[in-house]
Amino acid sequence: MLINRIHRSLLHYLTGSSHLRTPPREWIEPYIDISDLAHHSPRDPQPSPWLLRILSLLVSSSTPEPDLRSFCGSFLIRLSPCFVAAALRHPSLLPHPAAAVALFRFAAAQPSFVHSLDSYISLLHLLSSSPPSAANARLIVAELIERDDLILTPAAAGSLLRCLASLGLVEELLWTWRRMKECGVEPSLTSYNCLMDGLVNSGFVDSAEKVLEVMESGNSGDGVRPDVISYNTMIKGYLKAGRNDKAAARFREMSAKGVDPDKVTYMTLIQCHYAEGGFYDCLSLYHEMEEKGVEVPPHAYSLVISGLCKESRPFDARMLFDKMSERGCRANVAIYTALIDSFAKIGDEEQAMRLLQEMKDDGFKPDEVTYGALVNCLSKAGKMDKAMEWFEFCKANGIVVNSIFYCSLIDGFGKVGMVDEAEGLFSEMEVKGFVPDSYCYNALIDTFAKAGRIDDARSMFERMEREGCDQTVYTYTIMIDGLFKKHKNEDALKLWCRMIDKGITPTPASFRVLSIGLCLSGKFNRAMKILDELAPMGVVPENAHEDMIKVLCKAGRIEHACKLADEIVDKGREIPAKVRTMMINALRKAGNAELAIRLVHSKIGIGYDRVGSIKRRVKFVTLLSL
DNA sequence: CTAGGGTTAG
Repeated sequence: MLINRIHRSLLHYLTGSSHLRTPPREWIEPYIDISDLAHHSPRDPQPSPWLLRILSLLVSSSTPEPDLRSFCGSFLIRLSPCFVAAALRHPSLLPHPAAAVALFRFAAAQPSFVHSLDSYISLLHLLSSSPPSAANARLIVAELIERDDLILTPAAAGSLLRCLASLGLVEELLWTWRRMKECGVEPSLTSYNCLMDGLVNSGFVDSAEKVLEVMESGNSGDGVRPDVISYNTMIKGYLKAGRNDKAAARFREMSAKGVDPDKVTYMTLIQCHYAEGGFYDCLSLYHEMEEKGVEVPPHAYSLVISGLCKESRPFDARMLFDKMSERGCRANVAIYTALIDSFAKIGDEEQAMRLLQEMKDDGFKPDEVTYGALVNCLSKAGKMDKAMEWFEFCKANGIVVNSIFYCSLIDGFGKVGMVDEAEGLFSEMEVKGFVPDSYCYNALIDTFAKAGRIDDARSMFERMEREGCDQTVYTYTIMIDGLFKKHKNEDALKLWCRMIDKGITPTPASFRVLSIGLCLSGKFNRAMKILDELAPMGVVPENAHEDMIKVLCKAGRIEHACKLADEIVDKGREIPAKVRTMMINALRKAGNAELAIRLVHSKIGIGYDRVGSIKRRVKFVTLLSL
């Protein structure tokens, strides 16, 4: 509306049909530099900045075409191809790509208007930058491809390759490549790199590899040999495809070929290792950068410090942080938060608090993530008074608390057995309008279950389902554990089956809870059967047998432990010697040294008896009659 | 108007 008023007034002024000699300043000032008006006429064939600015306002308004039509009509001008190309080249004048498309379309609809190559390229540039819009770009390129009268120049071809590569429009990229040849444009090193990037971005890693091989073989034209960017692009591609070994091989190979890895090479690798939890690899790559004198980008510090924090090595992280600061690299809220979280997680409240103060002194405002981390760690440590103090501090000081705070606190109160407080916080959260997510439900259900209030746990579980809140493997694990503790074995087993039926993949932890529950109720055959069913689902609990035997021994059910051990050996699931060691360790740990020693000095598990004429392994159950 | 990498809490 405002735009319409401004432009109507401007049109009147500019076309001389207004009684106003000059437009009121407040109409125009926010949009254009008034001093421009004095020096330009709207009939000027060269697009002046203010004319472009008005045009951009028009095309970004809600009804661009009629506005544009009246604008052009009032000026008695026709948009010329060079004017449109110039307008499209000014991204600051066209902040919305949709507006650029509108102008492009409007111009094309003018009688006898033909877009220049520059217009296509400028528009594609806009569509490939933030936020990229591959679908729109594809339509524009399709029109470009139809235009066989357009001749690609080296600069235009290069620009086109870059847009198409970053948009991942591979077919269009290959068309450009062919068209370049037709127009006699020799691909440069940059062209090759763009081609590789385009292939990599759309998942054609093998094709990118072939391009790189052509470059290496020297069949790619004069002086075109892979450089550090070629290798970086290839490495990015391998990592994207999960082929980390090939990435590592290229990384080693490039140095051998005289191409030194640079900061982007290292960043690409560090980023990938970070995402996969390979924090040790991040650190060694960082050290390599130091040794080789490669410039360390601020983000590399961020990732390596965060990695050390996640590895529970806050002191090492702190040392690197100091080094970073010495080098003049400014920290940020995320790094401070990671450090505070890490110190708080290892229980070093003093260091955490010191960093919080340093952070403020450094000019950073701790945010809800920072305080959220603090509240979580204090809750995990059972320091509920302090956790609540910080929580109240946030509420009083304009820090937006969220369901994560509530979840941490509910979990903390639950762990120290303060069920009423946990329940109270859950209701407070709801009253304040937060919709509890699965984390919050899990925390409260766990609280109830641990306190033996299984019916309350169950009703929350059902409410969760009713309200469509995502029930995860954690939810089921908590419930199954709680049900076994109340000896509701059948219900627990039913819940396990329901979880499987819902397509929720069990975790080793969830099977641990189930198997322990089943074993303690004497149903280890059932546990073994379920264990067998896990493998096809891709779940392999590492120490399942050991866990089961351990828990049976601990509960003093030696007979059952022996039966289970025999079962495992009879079915050939473990090497007998290993099961023997498991039994010995389990008995020892359960404080039953006497039986453990007896087992050590016997032939049980590894020796054989002759019963009748059949040779039979000495059963673990014979341990009980020794 | 031609290339490559980017974070913190349950």
